Amino acid sequence: MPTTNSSTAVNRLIAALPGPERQRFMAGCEPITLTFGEMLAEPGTPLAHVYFPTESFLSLTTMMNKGSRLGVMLVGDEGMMGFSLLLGVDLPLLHASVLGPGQALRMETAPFCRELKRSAAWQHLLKRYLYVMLGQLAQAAACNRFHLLEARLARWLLLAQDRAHSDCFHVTHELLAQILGVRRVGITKAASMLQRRKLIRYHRGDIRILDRGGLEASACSCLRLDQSLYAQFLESTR
Amino acid sequence: MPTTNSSTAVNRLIAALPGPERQRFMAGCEPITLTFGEMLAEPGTPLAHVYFPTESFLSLTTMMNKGSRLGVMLVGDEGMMGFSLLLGVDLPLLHASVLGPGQALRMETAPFCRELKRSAAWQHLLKRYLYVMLGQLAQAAACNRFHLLEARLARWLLLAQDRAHSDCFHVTHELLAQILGVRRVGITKAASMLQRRKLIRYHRGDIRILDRGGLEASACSCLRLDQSLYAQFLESTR
DNA sequence: GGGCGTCTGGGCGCTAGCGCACATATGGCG
DNA sequence: CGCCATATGTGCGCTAGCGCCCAGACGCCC
Repeated sequence: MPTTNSSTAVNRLIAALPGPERQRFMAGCEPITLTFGEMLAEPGTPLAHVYFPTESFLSLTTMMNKGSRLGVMLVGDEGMMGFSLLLGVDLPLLHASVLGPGQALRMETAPFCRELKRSAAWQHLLKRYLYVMLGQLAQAAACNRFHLLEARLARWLLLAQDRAHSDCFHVTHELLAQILGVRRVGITKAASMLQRRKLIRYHRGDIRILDRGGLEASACSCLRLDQSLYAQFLESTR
Repeated sequence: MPTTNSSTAVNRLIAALPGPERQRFMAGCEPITLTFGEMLAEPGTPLAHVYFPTESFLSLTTMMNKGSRLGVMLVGDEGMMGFSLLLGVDLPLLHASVLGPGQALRMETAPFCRELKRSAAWQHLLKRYLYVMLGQLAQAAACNRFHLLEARLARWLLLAQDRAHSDCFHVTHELLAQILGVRRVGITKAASMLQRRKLIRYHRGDIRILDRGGLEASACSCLRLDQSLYAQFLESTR
């Protein structure tokens, strides 16, 4: 029983559009309910839709030939899936799968590209979004290289909490291991530690954040950097 | 005494422009000689120029608050520095410093943005470039996470060789350590190994590639992926 | 030709995380 | 009620890379 914090389910990118364009855009969107584990994109397969999560959130991951994965970013109501289209390519670079089930808006790629071409506001907004993604991606690369697992886990849990709009969501140790690029046992160890310190509680894949402040203290500084980058370029009024 | 492979020094992005636009663009560029170690960009400082290396090449790095660095990509005659401008932001996300000294073309940001706005060909080309950068960035994140130092070093040396247009260039173990995000001693160990196998030879910062094929065999598969991504989106005729 | 700064090599103890194998708990389902 | 797939906990030996320190080696400059 997730305690939802959000009042109405909107996507913040869409909400940042000026009124008339927002109306028109929304009219072209289709509401859809995403279920846990659903794959929305795979490299090599052309994209059929772009997705704007409202309640749901997605995990974007790379996959090495050897089969090991690495989570690259989370996409919730603050973002969108399908940014390769902003660059005129309909082939996604990353795997996208649903982590938090729930509502999203989606649009077919062709009308989306038309809208994009037509709307200067969309272009401006999504270019900034891409800029922020780039910064976060570079930051994540360094984070994976330098920071200890426990700090990275804490950071990831907070990112997920924000996107789930809830202090509890579903993700097993196994899945977390794939996302953070470590063994499952590594997650078990780090997560037990966080649980022992009463920062989180989990039970068969259901994770609940108990002490956000404490988690923030355990998380690496990358969290702050990500947040401030987003705030600077996507929440300013200009 | 570098044995140069390139006939004439051009930048491949610029070369990909259609004739008339290329002429006009080149006219707005200023040739400049870059010297080793020069800083061309730092996050927080607005960009004054965009750079198109011809003979020279640059290293783009992130810096963590703690001071540890991580090289994110190399930019030579196949690319440009300043892609944040493609997204309408004049604040660079990465540190850019000159690794291979030599000629480059540069243009002030304002005229560059004007050219960009004016030329559909430039837009198309640079969007694809950015797409490839994104893919390589995600790949690099995974590479840093999973691959052993020796393989990563071999890969980096090959990337540098391509951009230096020469089988020998200058970079000390210390600098390599910063770029690959490890201790200097780690580089010494990995490099000695490569030298012992007669793949490279180095002496006080001067590195010479002796056996490119052997290095390729030691390098991780990311090298291939990077190359094929670039080839697919920036060397095709469409 | 003496001195110093830069570059490379090596040793030593330590830790995070790996790979593998196994043990337990738990919820759902027949 | 019993079974089983799923989820979590543990143990053990191992390795890559860390942090620290020092030693040699080379080149350049005075």
